[in-house]
Amino acid sequence: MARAHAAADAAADSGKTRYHHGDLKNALQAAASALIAQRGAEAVSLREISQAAGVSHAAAYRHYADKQALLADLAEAGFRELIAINRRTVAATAGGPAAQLQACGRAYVRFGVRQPQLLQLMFGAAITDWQAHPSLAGASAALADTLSDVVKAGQASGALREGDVGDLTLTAWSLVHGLALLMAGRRIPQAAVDAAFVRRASQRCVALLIDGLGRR
Amino acid sequence: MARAHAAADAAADSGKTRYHHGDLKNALQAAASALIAQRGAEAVSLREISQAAGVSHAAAYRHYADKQALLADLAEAGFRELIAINRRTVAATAGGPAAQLQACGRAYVRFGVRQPQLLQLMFGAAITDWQAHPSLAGASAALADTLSDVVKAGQASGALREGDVGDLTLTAWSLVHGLALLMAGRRIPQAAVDAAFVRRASQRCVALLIDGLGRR
DNA sequence: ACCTGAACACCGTTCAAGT
DNA sequence: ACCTGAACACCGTTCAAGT
Repeated sequence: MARAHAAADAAADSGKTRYHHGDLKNALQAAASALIAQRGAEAVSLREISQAAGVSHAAAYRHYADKQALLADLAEAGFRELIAINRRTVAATAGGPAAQLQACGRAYVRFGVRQPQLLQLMFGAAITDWQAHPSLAGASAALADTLSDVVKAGQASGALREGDVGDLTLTAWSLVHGLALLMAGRRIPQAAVDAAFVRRASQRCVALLIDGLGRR
Repeated sequence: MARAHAAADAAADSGKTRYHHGDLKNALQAAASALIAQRGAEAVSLREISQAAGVSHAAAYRHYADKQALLADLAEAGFRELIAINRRTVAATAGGPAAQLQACGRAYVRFGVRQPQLLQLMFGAAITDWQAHPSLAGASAALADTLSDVVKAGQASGALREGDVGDLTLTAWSLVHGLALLMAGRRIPQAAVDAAFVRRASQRCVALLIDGLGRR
């Protein structure tokens, strides 16, 4: 943000388009992010991202090894955003760990529904070789850790049952992840996926997870 | 199958490559299915699918309107396969509806882990316009119905709690769907995703869903 | 009726050359 | 140090022409 602002100032100072962009990496990220949000990562070409950023089609290669590297950068930012949302949600939610788990689940689903193409980029098959992007893998693992922390806090408080943290975390993560993807991808037959439905469905699903589907 | 066999016989009868393939549509499906299983739908071109099927790069357009139509056909076959697996699993599982739910969940995850690229094709963003492929949307809805039937049977038997069938189904579907995608995409940090882990994790996650994450 | 080959407008990537 | 323009090998799609 700060760098982008500085670059804009510099452009205003010079009063004309410069041969050197000055902050092309951020401009590419912004252009790619906007285009992908509209049409999805598969449907956007590096050439039109470059064009949207105001440079030639080859300029991106000064900042990214290839298209995959740009996509990995955006996906990583998505993971970091989702982690930050989770942390903020935990901090902002009163009512104890059970309420926090509820709120985090809902925030996860909301993130996915608001940015479905980003969610697909993060968890889909567009990035073919995760081993080539270790910091992306790191961000993904950090998200798993954040979720695990919420579950641990729930167990420590007595709101959640005892048992292997990994198992509980995987179960909770799978539920909200599946729900987010089904909603983001419009795979749920019955309903219009508006804000009210997202709130209601994520609330009910997480409540069912905590209480259990089995007979009482 | 019958048509493919007949075509093979015809080829054997003639003893040479014919100008008219005879069963090109099935050959394209088979070639595409194999290539996509290896490298994913995004990474496979229509030209190499045609080449693998032994025809020119334009021949596919006699049988499919475009690449999207071929992908939609394969995704639809995937949905029908998953529906059939579900039905067979229900029929083959003794021990009542709770055991059936367990078995179906595990079968869903197994399907995803065995054919991760197909699962991505079915639920990812590769097919951009579902409205253009109504029979694909129909197959997807039929899968949801099949899952709903299992939940209904569970409620009728008393194994599952009362409540809105849609809510229970969405919860159970989200869990197994999220688990399948996290495993198929290798997004679970800790573990090697082998057959034993799939069995163990899907068993434990579904058990936790039925019993509930909350304190007993 | 079904398939081929040339053609078109694209795409990712490379690289010498410009500023 | 950073960006451009031409070039290369590809790709999806179309269409006249072949069988």
